[in-house]
Amino acid sequence: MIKQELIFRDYLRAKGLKFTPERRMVLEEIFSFSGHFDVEALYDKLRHRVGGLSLATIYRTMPLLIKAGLIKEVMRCQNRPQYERCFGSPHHDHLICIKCGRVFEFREEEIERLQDKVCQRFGFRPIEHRLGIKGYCKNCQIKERNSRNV
Amino acid sequence: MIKQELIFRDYLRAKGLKFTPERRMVLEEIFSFSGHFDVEALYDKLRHRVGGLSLATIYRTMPLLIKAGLIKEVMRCQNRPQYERCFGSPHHDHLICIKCGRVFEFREEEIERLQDKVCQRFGFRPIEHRLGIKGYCKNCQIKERNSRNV
DNA sequence: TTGTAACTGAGAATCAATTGCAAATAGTCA
DNA sequence: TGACTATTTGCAATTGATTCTCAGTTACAA
Repeated sequence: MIKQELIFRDYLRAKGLKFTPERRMVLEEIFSFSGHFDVEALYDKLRHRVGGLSLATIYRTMPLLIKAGLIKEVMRCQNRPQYERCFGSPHHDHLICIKCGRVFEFREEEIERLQDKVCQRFGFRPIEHRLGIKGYCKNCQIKERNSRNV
Repeated sequence: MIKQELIFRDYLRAKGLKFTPERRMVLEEIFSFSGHFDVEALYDKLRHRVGGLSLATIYRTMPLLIKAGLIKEVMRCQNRPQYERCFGSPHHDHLICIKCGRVFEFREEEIERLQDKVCQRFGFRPIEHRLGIKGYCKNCQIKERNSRNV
């Protein structure tokens, strides 16, 4: 069995919950590609499958996957939460282009370390953190010059 | 005239917009205290004033204040955006306690510097960034031990 | 002072997300 | 294996935040 499925099943069993075909579909879809996604994108992909599933079910499945440690919310674009798998890929932060919407991932060990230092200073026990930098990507910087009227 | 009002008036004039009593009320309220706030809190404080104002007006005023550089959205709590003044106080990041909701501010120059370095690496021109660390504050760490069933 | 484009409040509309409910079902236990 | 039961599901209704519409009001430039 695929590892993420095992993790999910274990999580559900431990909570007295069930591993249903719908939950499997959501899990499979998420792990069939890498990168970010939101609820709407998932629904678009899954609704037309044989025995598609409802939006409510996806909404109900997301927190389970998060608690199982398989996905996490990483940021918001146009006011919708974006998720990504956290199983298998190390933590990283994001550069988000305001213009084209592209997302670049990076990991800077030194920043991670400094964050821990800050937490220590406050006696704070960190659970998760999120760093997002918004701005203009390389490709968009030229076009952007003409429309700086915000 | 108070500085923030001057800034707001200048911004509005430059855009061909008007400085109304309602906008002044919102601005004054925001600058009457420090710390974070959300739309609902503002509305609660302003609705009962003489000639109180509507929720719609507050919603319409927020983006103007943001574009004028007077406030910024800093994070979300229970799915509501939280704002803070950015005029007068330097940029900082946040530690957010999952348990009690308290917010601690910090500024770590080295993290700021490293972010710029990352941006350079990507040829990315940063406009704003947001770093939030969620976890348990000093005071909550003891209570939290008994309820780690998430 | 006047003209006009911008503004306001109120309520309707929208949009994502949540919930109630009745029917279906996974998974346990006999 | 089969029955039982708490959990799930889809659907539709609901919620809660935010935005929009519109008719009356107003700031402010000329």
